[in-house]
Amino acid sequence: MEREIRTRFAPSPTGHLHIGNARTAILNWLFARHGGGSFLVRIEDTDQERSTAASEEMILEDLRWLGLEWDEGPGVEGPFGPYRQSERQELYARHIAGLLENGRVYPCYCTAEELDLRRQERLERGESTNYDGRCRSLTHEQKQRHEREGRRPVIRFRSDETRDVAFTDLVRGDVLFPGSNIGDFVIARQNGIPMYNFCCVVDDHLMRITHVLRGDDHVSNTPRQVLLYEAFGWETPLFGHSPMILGNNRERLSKRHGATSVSQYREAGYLPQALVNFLSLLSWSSESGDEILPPDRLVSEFTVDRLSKSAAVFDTVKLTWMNGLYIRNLDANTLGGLLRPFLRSAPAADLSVERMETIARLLQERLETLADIDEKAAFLFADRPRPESDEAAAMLGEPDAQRVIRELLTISGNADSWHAERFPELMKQVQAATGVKGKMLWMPVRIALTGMMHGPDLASTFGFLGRDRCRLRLEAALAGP
RNA sequence: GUCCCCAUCGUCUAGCGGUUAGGACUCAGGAUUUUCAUUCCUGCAACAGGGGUUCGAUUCCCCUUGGGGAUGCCA
Repeated sequence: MEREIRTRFAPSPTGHLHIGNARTAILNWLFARHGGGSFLVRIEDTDQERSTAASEEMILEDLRWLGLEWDEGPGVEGPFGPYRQSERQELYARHIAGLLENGRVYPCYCTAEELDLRRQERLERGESTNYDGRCRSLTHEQKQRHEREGRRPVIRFRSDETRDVAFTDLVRGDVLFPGSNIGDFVIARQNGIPMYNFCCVVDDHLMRITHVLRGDDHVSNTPRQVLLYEAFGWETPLFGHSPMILGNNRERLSKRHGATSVSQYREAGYLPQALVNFLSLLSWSSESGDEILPPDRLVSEFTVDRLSKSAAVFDTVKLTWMNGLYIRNLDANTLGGLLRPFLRSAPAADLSVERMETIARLLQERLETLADIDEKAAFLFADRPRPESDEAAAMLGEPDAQRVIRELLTISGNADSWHAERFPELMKQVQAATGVKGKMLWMPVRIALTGMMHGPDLASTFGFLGRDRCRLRLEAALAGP
């Protein structure tokens, strides 16, 4: 019988939401939405040293920003909560007790130092680095002695070296791990708090997770988890391991490769839809062959069987291109609103909804990120844009250029309208009066008005600047440098 | 060391025994445009190597090489 699909994203709150983890979240979200199931978020904060509430909030905020709303999780209580592992300790304790009782796990009193030493020796002898099993069959008396010495045990899983573990992976097919390689892994620390592999199994089962989609780096954890499911007598969920995201040197994406957290991209002016679209295309492709896929298309077209098995390099150049495309596809009003917080250099008067919309329309097709706006729009607000180069200054100094500007100043002096639509007509009159045309007609005006030889549509710029600013700039250009 | 996995243009990818190996980004050239940008067109560029299997391998199998991951009282 088909169960309702339930997936989860289980971040550990030890920093920002990493790009790689965001992709995992997207995969789980897409899979659940595609199948009409539920997407949950579970906070894996069993590492007390590193977990912080602040980073939990940052991660949740980034997920919300990406548009990955969850059906159960922090802030959205459901029937299988709590959704924070630190709040589920009694649950874990109960399950460990059960395993302790039937001997599937045992206390191990070896200290980290002893373990380290012995592992080193075994490595040098060319032996397996697994736990050597010293505490496997301690007598009651031996345990007592250790306790009296003040040792606190960790809890280890008793695994069978002779039993290989197999599971079927949704993306890589049948995977087999030799039992000799699994070893007696730790399921609970000295302080009693259970570890990832254990909590993950208990929670996924109790939360009725049907599909576990996660990064490649978890494949070798999977056999341990499968063993745990077996020990509990539980059915395993289906596992699917997506390939890693690599940096340009083909190593696992890390800080060394520049921006690696979702928040950094948000701050750099990337659109969530573009980021989600781009990340979805890493190790996955739509059967349609299309690449520009807004969230709704991603949801309807996503299937795990189109996930590839090989890792993908995170290419910010293509991401940036895609972001520019999404920016160009925005309507000017929306874009204006998104742009406002990035526009540091503009006077307050130009930040109104109407003005922002105009600015957006003016510069929309030359923005790759929202953050580009500050630099691209700067010329609009400068008191008197200086010519950007000697070449521009020289051109402005040409006799014809001066005539053009003087004529425009004269003609526009009586102009009643300073709207962009009036501009072409004004320029036609200037051309008629001066006999100058082509580049020598337009370029001086462009340089006078913007200081630049390249820029957005002149008529619109003229309209945006308005009477006072235009006249000021034209007069300045006449006066010379 | 041991175990697992991966391998098509520089990058992201399509391909699921027979294709002129397709698309996207980047780059180069061109068209449009008063400039630039946008948009459109064209071009450069790939099956890691070696063995098999097969009438036929990019595709299936093995080995080599290269790369990634795991090997934690992190997740």
